Amino acid sequence: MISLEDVAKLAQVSPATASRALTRPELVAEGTRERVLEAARTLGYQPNVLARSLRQRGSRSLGLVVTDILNPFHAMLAKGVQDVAEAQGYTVLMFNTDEESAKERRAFETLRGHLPQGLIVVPTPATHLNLKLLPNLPVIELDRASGRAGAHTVMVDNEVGAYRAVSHLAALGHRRIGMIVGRLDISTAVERHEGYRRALLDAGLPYRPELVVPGNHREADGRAAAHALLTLPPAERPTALFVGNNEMTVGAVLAARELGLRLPDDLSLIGFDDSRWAQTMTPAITVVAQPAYDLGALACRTLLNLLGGQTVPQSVRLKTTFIERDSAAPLTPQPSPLAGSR
Amino acid sequence: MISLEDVAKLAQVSPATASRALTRPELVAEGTRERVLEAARTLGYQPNVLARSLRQRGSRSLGLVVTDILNPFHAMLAKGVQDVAEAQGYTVLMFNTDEESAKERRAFETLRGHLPQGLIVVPTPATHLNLKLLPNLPVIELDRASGRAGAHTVMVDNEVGAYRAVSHLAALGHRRIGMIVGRLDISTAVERHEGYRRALLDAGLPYRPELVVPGNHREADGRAAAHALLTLPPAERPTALFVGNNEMTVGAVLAARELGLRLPDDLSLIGFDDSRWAQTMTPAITVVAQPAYDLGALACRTLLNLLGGQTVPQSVRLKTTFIERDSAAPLTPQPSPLAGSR
DNA sequence: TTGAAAGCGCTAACAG
DNA sequence: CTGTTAGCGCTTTCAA
Repeated sequence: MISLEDVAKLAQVSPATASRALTRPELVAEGTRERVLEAARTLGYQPNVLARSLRQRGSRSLGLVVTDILNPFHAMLAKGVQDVAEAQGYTVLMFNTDEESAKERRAFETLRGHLPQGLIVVPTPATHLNLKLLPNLPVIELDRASGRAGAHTVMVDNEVGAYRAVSHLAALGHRRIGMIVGRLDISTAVERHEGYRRALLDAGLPYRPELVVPGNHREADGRAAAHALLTLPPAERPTALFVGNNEMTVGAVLAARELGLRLPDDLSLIGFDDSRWAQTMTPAITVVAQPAYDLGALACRTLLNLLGGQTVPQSVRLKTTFIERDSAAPLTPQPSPLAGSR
Repeated sequence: MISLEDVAKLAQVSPATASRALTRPELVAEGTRERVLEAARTLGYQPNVLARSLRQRGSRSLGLVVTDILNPFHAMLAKGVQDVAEAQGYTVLMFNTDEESAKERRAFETLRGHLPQGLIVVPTPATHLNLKLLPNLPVIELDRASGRAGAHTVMVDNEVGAYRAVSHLAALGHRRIGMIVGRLDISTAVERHEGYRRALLDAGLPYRPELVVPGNHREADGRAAAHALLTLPPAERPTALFVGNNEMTVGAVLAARELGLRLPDDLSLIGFDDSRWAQTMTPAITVVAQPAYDLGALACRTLLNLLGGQTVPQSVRLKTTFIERDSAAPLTPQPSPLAGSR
């Protein structure tokens, strides 16, 4: 390991000067600076981040804690964060909580030891509590809000997106529209549920609690929830389903298939969050798409601005996009002229 | 930040003893140890990893460098690595190279400053070169081999998997079987191509270079390659396609759709690497599946064993699994008894 | 079994 | 503009 001292020696300056030449070149005379840079280059010097961070009481790194790295939505969030962080010379320490508060706690503990400058977190229900482990650390909550007072958040307009989707189903004539919602102790689920509710109201449809089933965001949860809803007695069974996230949408589609229901003829379905899967399956799924990469990138930019002492908006909402594809259709198939004339 | 000194003070011992009590408890008298642990607990002490690593000239962290975190296969590799590392108390510093050697170089440079104990890397063609930045660092090559002499590798049996897939197509009666292969400067592509070649040979089919098109592992590459192959004159057009990775398989399927070719009637297709997408699309894609999670987990275990001074196998190959679904069918559809009797 | 002291590599005060 | 000095928090001799 080549140290700064080695560089200093070769350049015939003190370590302090070498340090300055490398990190704050304007404080050093031109000639000296060049000697140092030259020496660093020939030796292949790479600063020891650990020593620097120890001295400066903080490393040029950021924590990123997501709840499910296998979920393409989260992978995309992470990419957005990483790209921005890297461009600014920050290292990202990424952790995965699997939606478990205990894992989040451990992630925070580990992170603490690394003295990160800031944290971007997709909260779990215990984030509020766990963040006590990291006092005074600038935090951006991504995708969801933990409910901490004064928290900075970067999210999408969940309520509007959900409203749009459910209104669409209502406009297609569906009167029994079910919802597979996430955990109601998570803000996105609450907001999407709120949009669902408002859309029903505006369409003059009753809100029926028995048509709303919560799940824990995974495929298996969506499958179970859909199964429960779709095996209700015919008179009560929903003719359309709005599903609260991408993983559960997969599960819901599989459940429908298992029950022999064809989309969109026997069941209309709209999912929240787009995916390649939704685009390419047959029929392609109508979705409320989220700008995942932008969310991640924006969260990171916001954090870096915050670190830079700039004032940043408390809360940002990015827009969702409604993408109409083939999984939602009118309740009663258009009767052909002949059939209609009987 | 609570330091070890704070703990020591509270426990009325020297920092040295406090350190020992926490990291090598057997060196400390029972009573003292308990006082220290108690003090650490009440203060919520968390060791400063930076200081510790600086002192010990190495941090309890591992580098993980993958080439495309958005690819679910890589996400799964990463999860396998992370889970094992975390269980052993290691922090994973993850980087993404987007298949770009320059990004890999930067990742290595950044990593170096963090003094990781070891590295797990999915190599790019320049890994051989870039690894000079990290001399003496234990390295496991994951999924692909860089070709470095003496490198430790954890991979799948690409050649066998490819052979199996292509033999299957040949057995179905296909005689013009195309391959969309990866970059031939990457070991997986070479090996899968080798399997393709051997399967043709064993089936008594000629190897036709014009039916083999390379791509850079992304969806767009697969699409372009498939388009090129499928627009050949009818007599030359392949009736079956073997695609070298999951992303390119998506592209190939989309290209076929654009050209109005139906799977498997107009074109048989087998992909390498399974995905949810391949499972749920219509028709479901026949694939050579890889144990991605196990690959990652095994790579990490191997690295940790290596760090622990154990002797580990130079090279490990995990088995692929051939999963027959609906995208590959006999060349000529089974004639019905009637049609066959003319 | 415990403590004193040194030092990992770096940077920030403070002189000069 | 540059060098000297000190110290970030921890672990590890060495000595008691």
